[in-house]
Amino acid sequence: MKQVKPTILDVAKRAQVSKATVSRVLNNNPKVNAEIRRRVLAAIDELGYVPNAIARNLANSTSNTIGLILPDITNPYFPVLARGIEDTAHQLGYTLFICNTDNDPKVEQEYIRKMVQQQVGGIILISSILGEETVNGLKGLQTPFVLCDRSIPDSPFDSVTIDHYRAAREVVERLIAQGHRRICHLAGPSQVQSAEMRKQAYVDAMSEAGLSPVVRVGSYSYESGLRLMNEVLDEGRPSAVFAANDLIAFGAMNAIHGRGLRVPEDIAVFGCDDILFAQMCKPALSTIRVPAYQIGVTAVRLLDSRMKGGDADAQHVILEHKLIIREST
Amino acid sequence: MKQVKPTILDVAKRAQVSKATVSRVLNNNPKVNAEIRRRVLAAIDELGYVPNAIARNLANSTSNTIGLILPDITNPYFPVLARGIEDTAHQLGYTLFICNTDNDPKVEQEYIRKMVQQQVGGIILISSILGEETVNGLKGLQTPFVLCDRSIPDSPFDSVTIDHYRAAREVVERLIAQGHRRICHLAGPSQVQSAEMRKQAYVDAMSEAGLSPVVRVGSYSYESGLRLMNEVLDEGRPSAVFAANDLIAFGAMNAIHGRGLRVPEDIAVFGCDDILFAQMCKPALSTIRVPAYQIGVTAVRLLDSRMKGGDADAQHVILEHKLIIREST
DNA sequence: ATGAAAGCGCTAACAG
DNA sequence: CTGTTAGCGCTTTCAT
Repeated sequence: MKQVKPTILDVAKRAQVSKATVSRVLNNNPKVNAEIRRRVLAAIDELGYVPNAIARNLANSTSNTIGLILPDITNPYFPVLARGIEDTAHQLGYTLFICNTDNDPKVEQEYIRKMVQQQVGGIILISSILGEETVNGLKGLQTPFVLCDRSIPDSPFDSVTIDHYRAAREVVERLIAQGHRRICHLAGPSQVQSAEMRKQAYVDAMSEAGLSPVVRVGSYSYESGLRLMNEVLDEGRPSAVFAANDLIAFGAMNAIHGRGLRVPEDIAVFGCDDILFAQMCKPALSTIRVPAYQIGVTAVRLLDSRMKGGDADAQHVILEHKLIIREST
Repeated sequence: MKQVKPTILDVAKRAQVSKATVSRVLNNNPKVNAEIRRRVLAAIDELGYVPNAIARNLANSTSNTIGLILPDITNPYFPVLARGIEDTAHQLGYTLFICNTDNDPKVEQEYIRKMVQQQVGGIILISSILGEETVNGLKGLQTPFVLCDRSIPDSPFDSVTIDHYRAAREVVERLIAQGHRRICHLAGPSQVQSAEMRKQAYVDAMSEAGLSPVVRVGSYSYESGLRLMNEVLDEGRPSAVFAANDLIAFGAMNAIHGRGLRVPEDIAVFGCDDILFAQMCKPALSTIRVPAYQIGVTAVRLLDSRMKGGDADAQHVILEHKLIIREST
């Protein structure tokens, strides 16, 4: 015989007052008699009453939830970002929904819809591969969006990223300045904006230096790095490799080691993201530090002001990255 | 001039029918005239109407959400687990809330409350450090819980874990069988059940073999492993170390390398969890494979049947672990 | 097969 | 200061 959760009415009866009064003490409305308030509080306690947040939201048509849609929480770059989002969201009173898309546009669309149905107050969309038109079409949903790691210039949505292009260029230029000539690039998925920008930066920097670019496209994974690097090594031996993210870089390093070659003596390796393991592995990985946590914090703040009614033009925040030089170069 | 989201009433008007009818087509009620259905669908489409899931839940007092409360998504063990949960939850039609407690009991309690307020249909609680009484007190909330990585024998809640004790024992016994005599243990937080069981297993196995246990307690982190291992090395040189998780193991390996010692020649290192990097690092880490993804899947399934009204006794599922031997031992 | 009306739990005027 | 009442958006009898 499963008993049901007590409602505000149960509390009201027990405290011999009206629902309105209970609602008032719940919302800390100052104009309630101390004695009454005490009675209500007692009743709440005795009944183990917990207010129903969704009924509340329904009643005053607000929402205290935020949706986070990201590619894959299993990719070590995202947990830190997600943590920045979660911490800030809770701090501002929101509860966070989360879902993984595996960079599948179909799934993304489905989850966006699901979040909207859940009446989230706003959505943080990471590394979407949805086309610009599609994303801009989201405007019709009447739900604020914030894009992370991606920006769409004339879009109605706020965004937070680093300057992927410049960061990547700095890496390649540094490698070139250090004397490297045969530098190859192991790129991420071409539908992902950050991957595409890194690749473009690499190509541009190489071309401008009169060097010929060698790029292999794969996914943002360890396996991809392993496979791509082996392919590269089958055809020659670069003196340096710039991987589109740290996972790829680890794969590359292991492929290199697998051939009996050393990092950085034989081949230098540069990654991107600065995930936890970049500093733990041997040799420690040189990489681009992306302020993932801060991106998360910023995204929520943007969303929050948008939800509070900010009707200003879309903001495109660009956070600072930093080259971290360790043992692999 | 911000327009508001269309409601079921807007759709009804536009399709010249009643709310009830719209509701019916929304719920695929078969007895609606094909022509009418088409009109309604058209109206929905034209208005870009998205049904309000929480109003719906309120109306039939159900919930399509699940809450996940875990220590820290930033710890590489959890994303895989979370992914198992997320995938399964969505598959079963639930949307997932998530929050991090950093193993702080206060925060845990607060988040549990928050989830209950959000009317989640159930909660998956990971590695809680709440006392047994406290956890059992949760029963009063009328919300089903599933515990992961922890079980409370006579608790009213379901649980999914591996046999932490036995797994750890197997490791220690193996090390002993290999001839190691001076084996130390770098433990996790003593309030965390899994950490405590691993420690106990280590102590028992050592004692039974007539060896004296040496344990250092810290947190489940890389830094902790680094620090603890250095302390150990300051006082002598074990021939093997059993770390309570892989992160600690990495810290230990780096501390060992820092002293110019080699793994496994000078000191063997054994971890636990088998996170992604265990196989990527040099030397690759020997560890206990914990079926994290599967734990997540199972947890959601248990919760689902509990939410569907299962009134059976609490189930305590124990999944299989496996020793993975790589280069570090 | 469709509509009218009540109600889910809560808040917010509006009275008193 | 407190109670009454009318919704919020949707589902679900109960009629028709």
